[in-house]
Amino acid sequence: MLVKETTGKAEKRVDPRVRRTRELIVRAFGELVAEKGHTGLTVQEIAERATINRATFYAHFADQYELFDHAISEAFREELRQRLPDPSGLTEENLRALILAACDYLARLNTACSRTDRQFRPIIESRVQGELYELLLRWMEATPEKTIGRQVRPEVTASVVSWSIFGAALDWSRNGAAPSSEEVADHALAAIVGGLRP
Amino acid sequence: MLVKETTGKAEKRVDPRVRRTRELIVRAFGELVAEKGHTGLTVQEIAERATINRATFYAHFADQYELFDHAISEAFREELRQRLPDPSGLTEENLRALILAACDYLARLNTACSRTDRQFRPIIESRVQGELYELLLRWMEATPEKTIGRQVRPEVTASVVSWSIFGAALDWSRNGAAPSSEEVADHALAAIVGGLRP
DNA sequence: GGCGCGGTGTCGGCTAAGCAACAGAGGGGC
DNA sequence: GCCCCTCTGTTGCTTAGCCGACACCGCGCC
Repeated sequence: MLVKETTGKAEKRVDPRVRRTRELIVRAFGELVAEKGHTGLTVQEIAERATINRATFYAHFADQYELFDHAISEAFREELRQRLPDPSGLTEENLRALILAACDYLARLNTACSRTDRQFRPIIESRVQGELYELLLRWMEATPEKTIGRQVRPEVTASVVSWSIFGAALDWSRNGAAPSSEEVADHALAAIVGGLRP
Repeated sequence: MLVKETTGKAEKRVDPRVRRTRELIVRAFGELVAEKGHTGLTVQEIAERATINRATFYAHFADQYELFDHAISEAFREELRQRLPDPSGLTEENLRALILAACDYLARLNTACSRTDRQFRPIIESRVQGELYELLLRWMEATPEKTIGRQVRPEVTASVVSWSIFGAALDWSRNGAAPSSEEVADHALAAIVGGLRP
């Protein structure tokens, strides 16, 4: 089958078998994690539940951890898809929704993730930040006139903003959600948009 | 791919892709029928919902009606699987459960099947009788000492009994379920087991 | 009548999934 | 130590599924 590395930009025509197989794997992974957690989960189990061959698994993912990354990204993207009103555009409403989504997602991790799976938290969190980065970068490319300034590279802007949102949401979720997430979102939004101007 | 006609007896080793594809087709068919009925349903729709290619459909079923037959048989078999205590054996308990299952299944058809789909009722009903026949024949082969007599061919016995059960259940379901299905089952069972001896 | 349109059923060539077998890496048990 | 066991990745070779195209048919339209 040969690993397909067309990570360039096209990826429009995907073989339906490939799409179906990947969905089966991701779904099976989600079910198994919900049932018994990540610890001790084997590739054999995943392949069996997904009704695919174990060798086929390795044609799609290098190992279990790559699948893990992919599943987390997919789940967070789905969360965003349901919450963002306008799918693309660097507006304050979208930024606010982004912060709220990150807060809720990370807060849910605190309650849903069992103690034994805590080791996976860093992986999940880094994926959330990565998705925020990718999304912000796409937004900025779609609306170039709204970037902070011509002298700042969009990649750097996306990095700063994504880490800001991610960090604020993570701190909030760790501190027991002390102020409301709406309040955090408002303040963080003000800081991000307004910058450090006195 | 070549049509696989191993209807003989083996069919133990089935390619997992084949099993999965058939299940996808049957499930898609069930969903679409539940949503919009049989009328006007196209093979294209079924293939699309099942996430398989249209040509693949024809590798598994000659046409839509063969799928229809298969789906009905499968549904009725599933019904039986949930109701029969001992999976095999020609006992009075099993026969009674068989009658009750047929009654319930046909009664549910009366309410679930919409008016526009009434043309398909005969197909469904004949499939129910066919499944009863197959099951009875298997039971008799499993317990040969319990057949009615050596002079009667098991095929004929299975035919008579299956039509008896089917007919009784159909009449009962058509007559508005006048006596309870349990009562019908008891009487039919007595007639079938006891025969016409005065 | 002719014409387009959409669904059907079929076919050859390409591609992804299945399988069996392999070496290798842990991980107990004793 | 050594053995046994399970899981991991990997590799040819086989097989089922996807695609595009085709002829055919029924049906409405004009």
